[in-house]
Amino acid sequence: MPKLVDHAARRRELAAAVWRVIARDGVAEVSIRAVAAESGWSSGALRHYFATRGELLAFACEQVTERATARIRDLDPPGPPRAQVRAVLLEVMPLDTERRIEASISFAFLALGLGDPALARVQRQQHAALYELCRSLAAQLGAGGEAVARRLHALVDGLSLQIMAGHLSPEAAVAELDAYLAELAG
Amino acid sequence: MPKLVDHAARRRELAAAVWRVIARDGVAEVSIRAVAAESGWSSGALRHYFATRGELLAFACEQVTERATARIRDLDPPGPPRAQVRAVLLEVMPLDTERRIEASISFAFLALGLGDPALARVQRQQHAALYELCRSLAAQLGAGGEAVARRLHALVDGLSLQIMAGHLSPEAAVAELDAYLAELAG
DNA sequence: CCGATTATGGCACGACTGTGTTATCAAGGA
DNA sequence: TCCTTGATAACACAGTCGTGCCATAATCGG
Repeated sequence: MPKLVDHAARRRELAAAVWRVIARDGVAEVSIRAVAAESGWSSGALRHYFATRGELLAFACEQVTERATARIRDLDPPGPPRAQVRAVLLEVMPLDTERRIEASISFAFLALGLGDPALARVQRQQHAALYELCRSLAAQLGAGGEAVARRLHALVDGLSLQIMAGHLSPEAAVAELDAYLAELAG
Repeated sequence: MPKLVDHAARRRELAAAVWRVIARDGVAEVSIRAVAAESGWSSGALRHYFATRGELLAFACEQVTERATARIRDLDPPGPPRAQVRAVLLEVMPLDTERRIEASISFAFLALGLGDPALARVQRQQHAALYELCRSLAAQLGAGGEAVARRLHALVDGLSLQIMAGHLSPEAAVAELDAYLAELAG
């Protein structure tokens, strides 16, 4: 038997290189060669794990969702329900550098997905996952059913968008979120 | 004097070609040659009105904001204040094909702006314009000051984002908006 | 009619792209 | 030790990209 490589792990490693390129140079600069250089492998080696550039991009986008959901699953915030909900939502929004990079990747894929049905599918899954989270959080709050979940989802998405657009500071976004949660409680 | 061309009009004409390319093929397909072919001019002619590709993109993005604000300025919806506010907001959200194209262009530029400071500036202006609109609408409603404006802005952005992501139908988004406006009135 | 000036089209350059193909390398079973 | 087989690197290929350059066409004051 020749040298054996953990394909799944290698694919994740290459996806991480894609993220770094996007975070540093923007999504327009993502090419096979750029990712190869960033990862330290050759472009030929890349082709062993991803047949095309589109496949590489789609996997990198899926990984963003997967990592975020795993992070939230492992999260076990203390305190009363409202504080727990707040903690989880803060974990989703682009408030610090790491999550900002994640969000910029998501937005980049949204733009790409507008012209590429395969990427659009991945993008829809990402949004569905966030909605599911909002739904479970709304249930945790006790107050209201799907109406609250939808409102919360739209609010979180809107605030995230405005942070990324440079229109809202992270602090202001958190204040907005707190105001809404306070209304829900009152 | 040689043949004189209205530069501003020609630039607007070329920007419209950029929009068509984005709407049809996605933002990744925007190139000097593609826009030249779409507009019917040669790439050399394009260079007379835009020195670089970035300049062309920035102008095309600015034009989106300009057209939208002009459309809203000329709008004079009938009925009570709440219906007027509703009509204006419906004009902003990507509910039909035309506005969907506008929104996809805006999102594309948001993604591009994440890696290009010049485009980021244009993007911020766009968001500021929408916020100003929300502020004036909130004042028109009489109820509440900047807090309502910020909430409304976040909600409209979030709903628009979810429509574009394919997660929300236009009808559902309108229902969400109506629910919020009803809460404001009650 | 002429020349000054602007608009325009066409082309060449170098760099970059995605995608194949091919050769080399490494590692473990026979 | 050899040989099979997967992993990897290197390269070739045909395109496309942005951009600068130059010749030509069009136009109007003189």
